[in-house]
Formats: sequence, structure tokens, C-alpha cells
Amino acid sequence: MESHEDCIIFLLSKAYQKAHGILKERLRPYGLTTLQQLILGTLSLEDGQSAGEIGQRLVLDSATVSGTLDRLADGGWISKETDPNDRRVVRISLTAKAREAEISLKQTRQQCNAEILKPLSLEERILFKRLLKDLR
Amino acid sequence: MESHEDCIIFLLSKAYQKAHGILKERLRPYGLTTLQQLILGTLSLEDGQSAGEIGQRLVLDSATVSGTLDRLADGGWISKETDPNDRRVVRISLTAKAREAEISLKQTRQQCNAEILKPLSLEERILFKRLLKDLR
DNA sequence: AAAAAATGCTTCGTATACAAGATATCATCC
DNA sequence: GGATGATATCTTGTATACGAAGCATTTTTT
Repeated sequence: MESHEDCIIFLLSKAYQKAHGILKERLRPYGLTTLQQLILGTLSLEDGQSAGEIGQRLVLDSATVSGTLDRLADGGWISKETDPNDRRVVRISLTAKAREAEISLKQTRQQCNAEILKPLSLEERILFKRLLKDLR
Repeated sequence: MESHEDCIIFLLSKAYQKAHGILKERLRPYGLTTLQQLILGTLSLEDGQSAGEIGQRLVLDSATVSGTLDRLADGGWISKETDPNDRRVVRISLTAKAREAEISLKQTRQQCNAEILKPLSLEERILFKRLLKDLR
């Protein structure tokens, strides 16, 4: 006993690693990383968010957001524009390319969720999500 | 509906982020990162493991292990030695410095586990760990 | 014994993640 | 209206994390 198997941080990191790996694999055809896909998903719900709003919603550091937005812009998924009312703010919009992939990406997300949760029963899934949220 | 809150990968990453942050903070006085501490913990159970064995036990890529062992050696926590029977293998041993911190580090680990799981009841904790393992 | 395959580790490239600091812009106060 | 502080973003440095390529060594094949 007293191994890393008892360590909740270890268990969480490995569970995340596994889930992340599954999505990563399915995103390969798109040339998107999981974080990039997550940001596109948020913009899909509300276009024109600022970099700061995105970071706040997804609980991401500003440095992480900044770099990821750069790569999304390089890939032609988003466009950046400074807000005319507050020139400190950068507003992010989806490009036509991102709009076209929107539905397909959403399906991919849902399929991954289903695959990851497959080992759990329906009740366990609901409980599991609640416990994960309760940690916060 | 249909936000990132429903995404199991998102929930896992944020739960991990939180747990990781708590341990990271408590390890600051030691100058150790969470992964470095995890490796020291494994070596504490069995000294002289090879780099490959450590990676296998902790489910880590060989590249990740390699870099982390370098930093642990730089910090004077471990020593590396090539196995005389198989010169491809690098065997890792704890230094006196690591031995001295052993008990204190173990306590830190346990305190963090307790703090992270504080929001959950006793039954929930056991169930939560089981569900995390079941995902694998 | 020579060739081929497998193994253990390192190196390189890219993408998170966060701390800390720099920069530009806005708001407020006197 | 200019100084001060707050805000939004970006930059830099370090540490995971993994794929892929490379190197040395060992094992297997022929």
C-alpha cells in the first residue's frame, strides 16, 4: 500500500491523460489540438468574445490563451480584431472555415464524451460529473 | 446547455488543475514540482529503479521521464548510474538529501490528498477513486 | 559470426500551463 | 489636463507531456 494509486492527484492526472488522448486522436484529421477545439466551441456559442472572456470561461491563463489564439489564427480558424471602443481588447471571430467544421466538431466532442464514459453506468456518469464539480 | 460544463474532458482537466495547484503550492518550499515529487515517492518505495520502470509505473512518456530525472539530478535529489549488466539502462537512486526529506514529503502528499477530497463525504471519496480508475 | 530486430534512453519539436514582468490603453482624481 | 492606478493583452522563462527521430546496446535470426 501507500503507492501513487492512492494519490488523488495521480488518479486525476491519468484519467485526464486518457480522456485527453482520445479526443486528441479524433482531432488529428482537423489539425486541431484539444484546447484549440475547446476555444472554437466557446466561440461557436458566442462569437466575438474577447481574449479575456475566453480565458475566464475556460479557466485559462492569459499566456495560454494568447499563444493558442495565435495558432488558431495561423491555422485560419479565427480572426482577431481590436475592439474600437476599447483598443486594449482583442475580439475573436470564427472564420468561414471554422463555421464549416462547426457541426462536425460538435459531433466529435460528443462521441468522445460517450467513449470516455462508456465504462460507467448511467447513474455513475451523473454522479461522476457531480463529484468532479464538487472538488471546485 | 451544450457548454463545456458538460464535457467530461473539461471537467477532468479543471479538477486536475485544482488538485495539482494545491500540491504545487505545498511543494514550493522544497523547490520540487509535482512530477518530481511523484518520482521521488516511487523511488522511496523501491530504490534503484531504471528510468523505464519509473515511466511504466507512473504512466509517463520516456521523454518526460528523461527531462525530469535530469532536473532531479541537477537539484541533488537523485543520482544516475548506468547498469553494469545492461549498459543501455540507467538506474536511479535517492541521495541523502532526498532520504532526509522523505517523511516530510510523504506527509505533504497526504495532507494534500485530504484537502482536495475535503468537499466529499467518506463514501463519495471511495466511490470517486473507483470511478477514476474505472475510466482506464 | 554477420545481419536484423528489439530495447532503453536521449534529443528535438510542438503545445499546454503558470508565474512574473512589460506594454498599451483606459479611467479617475486632483 | 496631467499624474496615477487599473485593466487587457502579450512576452519570457520554466516545467510538463507526447510524438518522432536518433543513438548505443543487447538479443535474435540466419
